[in-house]
Amino acid sequence: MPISVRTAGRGAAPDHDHERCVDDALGRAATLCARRGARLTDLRRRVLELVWQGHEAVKAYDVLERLGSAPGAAKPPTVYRALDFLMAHGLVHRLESLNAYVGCPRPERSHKGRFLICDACGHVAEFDSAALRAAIADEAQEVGFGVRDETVEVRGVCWRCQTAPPAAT
Amino acid sequence: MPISVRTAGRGAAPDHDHERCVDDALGRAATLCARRGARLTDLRRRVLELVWQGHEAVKAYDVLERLGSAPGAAKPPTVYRALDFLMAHGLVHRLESLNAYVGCPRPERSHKGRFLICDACGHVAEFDSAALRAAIADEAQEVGFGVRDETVEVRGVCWRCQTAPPAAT
DNA sequence: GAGAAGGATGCTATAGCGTAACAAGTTTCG
DNA sequence: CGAAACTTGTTACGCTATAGCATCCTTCTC
Repeated sequence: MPISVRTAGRGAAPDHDHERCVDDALGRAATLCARRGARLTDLRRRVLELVWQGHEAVKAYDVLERLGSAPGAAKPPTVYRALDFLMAHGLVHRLESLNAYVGCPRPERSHKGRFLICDACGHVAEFDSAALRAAIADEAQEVGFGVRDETVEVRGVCWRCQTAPPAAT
Repeated sequence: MPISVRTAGRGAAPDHDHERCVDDALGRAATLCARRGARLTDLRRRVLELVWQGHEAVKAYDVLERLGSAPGAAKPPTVYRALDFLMAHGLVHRLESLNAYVGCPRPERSHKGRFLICDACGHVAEFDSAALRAAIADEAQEVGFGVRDETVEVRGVCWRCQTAPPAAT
């Protein structure tokens, strides 16, 4: 069953205009790449759009599949290279605990991703918390650790799924 | 070149008595399993010891290799099952960002692992921070998210490597 | 101690995730 | 144009992890 390229996904609010959400993301990406002199090629744009298919984590091989299965279709390195580019520019984040990728809603400010991941509906929410940043910085400073990268992934159940579990598939 | 089963690893303090460190860990594991009625079999004990070979992350396939390469040696499922058991009892943690495993120094209290991982020497330090716990709890509460599991992995350079980079291999 | 039940391990095969290395095409810029 | 840099194509492979079934071992019950 072919899926629309742009659906908000199971975990989205019912009134969420995902079409617009994706357009915004692609627009921001274009602006940002232009400003940096980076080339948002057709392929990279398509991969970004596929990752933005919903507010859920997307696997590299899912992207690969959605790029087309015709002979001469994309191969794994193609996808991984595009994802690497997008990550380098902060347009997508990698979720280590899922081996998957998710679009970043605020790529302008470079930042580490911190995520709330719903096990029930798959919805991924990025958050930022000054307290959390401070806690990690404090801990690092205390032991003289020079921070280069952080992974903060919190899995659980989002409020929507706690009250109304998603319909069975 | 055969490696001693018990070395502290590159990132350890020079005066660290790792022999004793491992003995302690194995002892605690035995006690804890006995109390819970869990069977710390020979295989599981050996895997735990191998993971404790140093204060560094160990890959599942490294454990596999170290278990022996003779014909009839262990196969992947054997190792993964042992690791699953050890994780279920909090004796080892999985590092998502490295696809690797590390011994837990305080398995008695069930807890989420939070780690400082040195990119230079590989040393992994588990830490606990009330502020960090609170920051995550606050964020979750604010959006009605029910936390089930957390991954906090901070990569960077430990103080030892900042002042004296490890000798080249 | 016999027999049953549950747990642990052995084993084959395979799925899933990711990259090395080299070839070919494209864009940019002097 | 021609060189340099970047992007994509392609093959092959390595690493990570699990499904599913067979066998063995421990424990418990009678």
